[in-house]
Amino acid sequence: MSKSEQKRQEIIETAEQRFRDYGYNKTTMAEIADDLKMSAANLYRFFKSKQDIAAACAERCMGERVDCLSRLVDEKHMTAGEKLLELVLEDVRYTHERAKNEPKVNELIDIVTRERKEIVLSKVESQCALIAEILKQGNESGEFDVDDVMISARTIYSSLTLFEVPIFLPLFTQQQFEEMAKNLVALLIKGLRKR
Amino acid sequence: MSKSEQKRQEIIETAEQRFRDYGYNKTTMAEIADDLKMSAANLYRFFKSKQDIAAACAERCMGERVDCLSRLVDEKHMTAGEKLLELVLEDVRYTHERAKNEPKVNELIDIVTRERKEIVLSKVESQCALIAEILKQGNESGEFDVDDVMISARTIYSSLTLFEVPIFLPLFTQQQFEEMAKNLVALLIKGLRKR
DNA sequence: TTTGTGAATATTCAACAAAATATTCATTAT
DNA sequence: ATAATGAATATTTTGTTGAATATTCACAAA
Repeated sequence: MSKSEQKRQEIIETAEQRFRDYGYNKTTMAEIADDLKMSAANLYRFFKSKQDIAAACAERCMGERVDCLSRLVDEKHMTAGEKLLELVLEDVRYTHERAKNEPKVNELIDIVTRERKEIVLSKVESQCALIAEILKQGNESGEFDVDDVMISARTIYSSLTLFEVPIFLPLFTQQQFEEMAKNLVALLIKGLRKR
Repeated sequence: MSKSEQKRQEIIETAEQRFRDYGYNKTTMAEIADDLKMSAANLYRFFKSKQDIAAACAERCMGERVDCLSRLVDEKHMTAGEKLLELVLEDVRYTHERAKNEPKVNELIDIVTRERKEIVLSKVESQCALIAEILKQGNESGEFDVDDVMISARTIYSSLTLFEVPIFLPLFTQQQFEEMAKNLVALLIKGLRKR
C-alpha cells in the first residue's frame, strides 16, 4: 500500500470514529485533523471534501458488511432456503442493532443517501448479487427452479424494502419485523421452489 | 346530514382544494375561512385544529381510494391472480400520477404520517383487508392454497413497501416500477398457488 | 517535487428579533 | 341556546446577523 494510500485509510478510520461518537454534523474537519496531528488544509490533499470522507467511510462499512454476508452465502451445510432466510434476518437484525447502538450513524447514512446515490446503488447491487448467488446454488442443488437468477434476485430485494430502510423502524418492534421477514421469506421460497 | 355536518364537509372540500393548489403549509386558516365567507375563529367550532382538517382530508381521500379498489376486488370476470396484479399496478400508477400531478399533496401526506399515525395504520388495515379478500376468493376458486389469509395478506403488503412510499419515487422511472411490481406479483402468486 | 501550513475566503449554522399565523376567548348577533 | 366574530394570546415561520466551519490558496519546509 502506497504511503499516501496508507494515510487515506488513517483519515477514514479517524473520521469514522468521530462520526460514530458525535455524528457527521458535529465533527469538524479541524477535529479530524487534530486527531491526526495535521492541519485541516492538509486533509484536502487526500479528500476533495468532508462529504467525500463520509462516502469513503460508508463504502468501507458496506464492504465489511458484504464480506460478512458472503461468508454466509459460502456456508457448506445450509440449504439455499436457509441461507436466504438467514440473509434477510441478519439484515433485519443489523439494521436494528445499528440504530440502537450507533444512533449517530444514521446521520452518515442520510448524507450518503442524499448526496451520493451511486454508493447506495452499488450497495443494492452487491446485495442483489449475494441473493443471486443463493438462487444459483438453489438451482444447482435442485431446491429451486429459477429462470432468470438476476431478475429474481432484484425482485426479492425489492420486496425487502421495509426491512432495509431505517425510517420504518419506529413502526414495529424488532420482533415484529423478524416475524414479518420470516413470513415473507417463506412465501418467496414457495414461489421459487421446484415442483 | 345535519346542518353542522354539512358545514364540516364544505370546510374539508375547501381546505383540500387549497392544500392541493398551494400545499398544507402555505394555506392559512384565514384563507380557508375567507373562501367560506366566515371568520377563522369560526372554523374552530368545527375542527379542533388545522391538523384535524388535514386529517379529515386525508381520510376522505383514502376512503375514495378504498372504494375504487373495492370495485376491482368485486370484479366478476377476473381471476384472483389477475386482481392481485391489478391492485398492485393500480397502486404504483396512483402513487406516480399523484406525485406528478399533485406534488403539493405530499406535504399533506408528510403531516399525516408524522402526526396522525392512526390514520396511516387504518389505511394499511384497509389495504390488507382488500388483499385478504382477494386471497379468500383465490382459495374458494381453487386457484390459491393459502393457510392464514390475514397473515398472508399482511406479508404481501409488507413486500409492497417500495411501491407505496413516495420517497422512493426518484430512484426509478414509473415503467421500471411497474416492471418490478409485475415480477414481484408473479413470484408471490407462484408461492400462493395450489399445487 | 512532495508534504505541509497559516491565513484568507466561502459557506453553513445558530441565536435572536420581527412578522405571520394558529388558537383562544370575551363579547355580540340571531 | 347556538352561531359567529374581532381582538388577545400563543406558536411557528422568516429574516438577519455574528460565529463556526469548510474550503481554497499562496507560500514554506523537507
